[in-house]
Amino acid sequence: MGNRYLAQLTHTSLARAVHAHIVTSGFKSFPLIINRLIDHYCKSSNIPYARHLFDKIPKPDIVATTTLLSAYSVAGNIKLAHQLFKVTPLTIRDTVSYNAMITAFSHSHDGHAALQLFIQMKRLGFVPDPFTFSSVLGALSLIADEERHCQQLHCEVVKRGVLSVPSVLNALMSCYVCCASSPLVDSCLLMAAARKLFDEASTSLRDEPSWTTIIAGYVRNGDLVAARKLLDGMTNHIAVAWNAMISGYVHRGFYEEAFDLLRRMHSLGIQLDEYTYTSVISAASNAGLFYIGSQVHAYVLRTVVKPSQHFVLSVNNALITFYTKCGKLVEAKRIFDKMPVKDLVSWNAILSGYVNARCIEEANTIFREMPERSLLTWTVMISGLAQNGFGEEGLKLFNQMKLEGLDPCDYAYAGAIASCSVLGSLDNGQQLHSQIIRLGHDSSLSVGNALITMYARCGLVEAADTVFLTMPYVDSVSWNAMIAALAQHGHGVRAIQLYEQMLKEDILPDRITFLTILSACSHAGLVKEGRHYFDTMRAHYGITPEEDHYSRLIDLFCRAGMFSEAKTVTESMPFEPSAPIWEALLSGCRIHGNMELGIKAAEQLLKLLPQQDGTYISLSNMYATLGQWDEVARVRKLMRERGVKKEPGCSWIEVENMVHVFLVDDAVHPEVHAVYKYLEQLVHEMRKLGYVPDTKYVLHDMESEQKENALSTHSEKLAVVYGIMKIPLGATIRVFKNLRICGDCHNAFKFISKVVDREIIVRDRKRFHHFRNGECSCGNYW
DNA sequence: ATAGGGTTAG
Repeated sequence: MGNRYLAQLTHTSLARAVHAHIVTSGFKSFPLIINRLIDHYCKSSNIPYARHLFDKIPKPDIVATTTLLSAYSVAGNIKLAHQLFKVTPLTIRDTVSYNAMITAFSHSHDGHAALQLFIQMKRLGFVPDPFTFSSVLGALSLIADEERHCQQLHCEVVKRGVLSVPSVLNALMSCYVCCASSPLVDSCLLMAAARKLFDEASTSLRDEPSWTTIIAGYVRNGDLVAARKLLDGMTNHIAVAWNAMISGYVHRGFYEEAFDLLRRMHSLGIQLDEYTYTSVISAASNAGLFYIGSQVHAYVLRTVVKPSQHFVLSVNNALITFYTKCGKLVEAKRIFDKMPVKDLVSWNAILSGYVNARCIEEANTIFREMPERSLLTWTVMISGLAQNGFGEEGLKLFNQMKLEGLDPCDYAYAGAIASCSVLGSLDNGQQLHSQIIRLGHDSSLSVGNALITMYARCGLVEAADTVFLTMPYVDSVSWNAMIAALAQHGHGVRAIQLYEQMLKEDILPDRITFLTILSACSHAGLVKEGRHYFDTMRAHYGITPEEDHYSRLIDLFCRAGMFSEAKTVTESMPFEPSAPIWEALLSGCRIHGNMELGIKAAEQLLKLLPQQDGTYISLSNMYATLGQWDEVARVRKLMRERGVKKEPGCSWIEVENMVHVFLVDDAVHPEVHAVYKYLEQLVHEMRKLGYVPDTKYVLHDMESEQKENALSTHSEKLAVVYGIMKIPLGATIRVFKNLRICGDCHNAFKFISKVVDREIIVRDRKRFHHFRNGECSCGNYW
């Protein structure tokens, strides 16, 4: 019995039999045989048992150590690999075991540790071989961000004469390619260096990885044309290179080119694999091409007979994303549930599917059930909570993430900041901002965009502007966020100016830009401008106005009292008026007292959104104004019968990093008596300046009507008064309300701002009101 | 016993 026989061992049962024989017969175990057994157990993923055997050897040799070390490395257990290496005496280390350890570091993305070890081995007199260079160059690819890093090892490779080893050549090319994507270098220069290596290598040296490396290099650095030229010049068709090209097209949004390459691959008879499929499925997801995606799905099911585990995993992962992006959550979940093996990507894909579909309950369940989580998992969940209005939960999760010892990435910070936007928590937002600066995340695009929105939603438009102006890179999201910030704070003209500047800088507006600019015009009463922008949408930018664009246009006309124009638009729209259209009509009618149209709009809304509380209240108020009390009774009865609950109004204010919440006629807040008392004093002063409480708003409020008096105190008044009492003189009062601000409160705040000579900012569901010196920025237009 | 190329989740 010898090594030759054991080399053919493929079954654990056989290995066990041999092993048992060794043990029972007292057979003196030769290192060769034990090493074979260790190797076997490693390969059959039973590393703990391999380790058990290893520990029994009185004096493990280099081969046994290296075998085990590589097994740890492949399994991703860098800690155990490094431990094993550290306890190995120098006498039983050699170049091979150093190579294995360098590779282990490299595969665990620790380029610096790998490089350190390379330096150490040379200092100790071990001679690097081609394997060493391939490994250490692989590690350098992870960290090289300056040309000289690549050049240093390049020199050493040349001196040692190993540039003629394909794996070394390829790894060196990879180094230049990776370094080229660092923001600190001239990427063309580094790509030229990689290309020179490629061109100067003899044809026989260039193997499939060489071609793929240079093609993928061009793809990664955005030169799709150069990549394509090389691909077209190849005589042998390597699927890997084609896959790199396809994924390049997909990443840059050239979906047609990607599908075209797929068809060519197919007709040339190149074997399509999981990498091809994942890329084209992702193309179908991003381009929203449901038909093509499901065709690919069907084709895979029909043609792939015996898919490997890796194939099943990656293709299904891509399909989960595809189906969620097409809004087919059920199909996505079906695939997810049926998968025999799931990995982190599968879990993250289904999680973000639920989050994007705003199914936050389901997302929470998935998040809890996940067997493991990555930074991405936390980030998806945190920003998902924020996007769905769960600011408090978002911040909580962010803190929990830190408690678990994870370092949040810039996206996670963006999610936390978005949570602050929801809450209007400036204190938390500013603290996060300073952490971000300390950590150097402040150049991140997503962080910048989140900060713009956060400062704007906390009432500090100018701080938002500062962030916008100091961001190193901006995208259309940044412009949209800043335009929206100005619009919400009533700076309609500035919003338009910024939009015009955006056009001057050749940034293409998207559908969101138009939603924003239309709201800006609407808030500021800029009818002519709004109509103009609406017309340019299709004419200049080829963006077909959708329902929400129309509803904003109608809103623009209605607010200005131009009901006949609004009617014309409604009738000429390519679709039937839906809820947002009626809502726009209704709110315009409310401002201008157009009862006839208002009642019609509200009755329509009642049919479309029977659970929306505001409609019943508006409708009953309008009937009440007209004195049609039987109609009032009918609407109320309807509301009761349908079990529609009025969303309770609440307002909050942040004082010294604490959020204080107030309800209508609040009796819960510990200092509420002092608040009422101070409010009384204020009203006394306000009356002297001409303030008359408007009971209309109270009378028509169905909830307070039961109290049969007109003295109900709205939550926003309590919060503002509390702020005046607690916030240092001169500092702005910032109050947030979940619903729209009440008309009497709006009027009262104008007087209060004059009486106490302070700026008061109120954020309601729709926009901001800046009260200063008896005036409001909204111009009574909201 | 050790090395180099392509994919999917924000």
